[in-house]
Amino acid sequence: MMMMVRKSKGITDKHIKVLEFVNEYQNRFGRPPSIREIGEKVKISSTSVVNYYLEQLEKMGYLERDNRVSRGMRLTGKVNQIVQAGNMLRVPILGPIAAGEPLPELQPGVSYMTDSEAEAVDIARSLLPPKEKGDNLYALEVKGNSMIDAMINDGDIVVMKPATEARNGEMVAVWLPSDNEATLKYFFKEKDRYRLQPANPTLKPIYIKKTEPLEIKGKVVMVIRKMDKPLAA
DNA sequence: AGTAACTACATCAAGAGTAC
DNA sequence: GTACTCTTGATGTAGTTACT
Repeated sequence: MMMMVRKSKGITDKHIKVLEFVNEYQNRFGRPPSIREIGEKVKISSTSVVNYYLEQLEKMGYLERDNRVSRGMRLTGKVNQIVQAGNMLRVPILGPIAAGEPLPELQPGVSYMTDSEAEAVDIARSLLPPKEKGDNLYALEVKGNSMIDAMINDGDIVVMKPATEARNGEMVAVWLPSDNEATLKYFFKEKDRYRLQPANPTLKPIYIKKTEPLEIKGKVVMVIRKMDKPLAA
């Protein structure tokens, strides 16, 4: 059985939905929604309960209200901490990717969603490829400088989409059993071999015969670069 | 048992819009 | 302007559910 969190302090799912809807409506129509519109959207059938939530949100400081004024409500700056989540995708960081260490294993069917701040990155959906729904994305933190050939440095976060195959030109995370190494490369299928092309043009590609083992673990959707250190030479 | 968190339903007043 | 209608917000009451 599922049940709501019943702490009288603090914000619940419903509060967040109300805030998200007010924000969305405001952006779309240039004015706040009515209480009934909120109720309809948030699946609350009673205007009094919507009002009840709005009162709580006002007390918590997410909302300002003009009494007795139709649609008299404004979101406060405090809302940004919460409501942006609607346009943001929380991607869990499953672990490190480093040469010589196996990639963290994905568990099929397990939701990757997490509440932990420390182990996830928030990505604006607008930055993702348009068709990407982002359902199964995960992130890996690059350890060491072994990915320099993919123009990725220590501490960068790579956002991955699970995949076992890739099309030419896609950047993939591959596990090379023969070298016992994980690496990020552009993937090309050639006549009887795979070409793993480093992003850095001064480096030579790796060729893998099609008979040799090669495990594609995922496609790189996005790289988040940390700028807190100078670029390695 | 007591209470918070509802749902459902009802009622009222203020404004806005529309018709005459 | 006056009358009527509709929307909206505010308020109240009764009953339900689930947690403490």
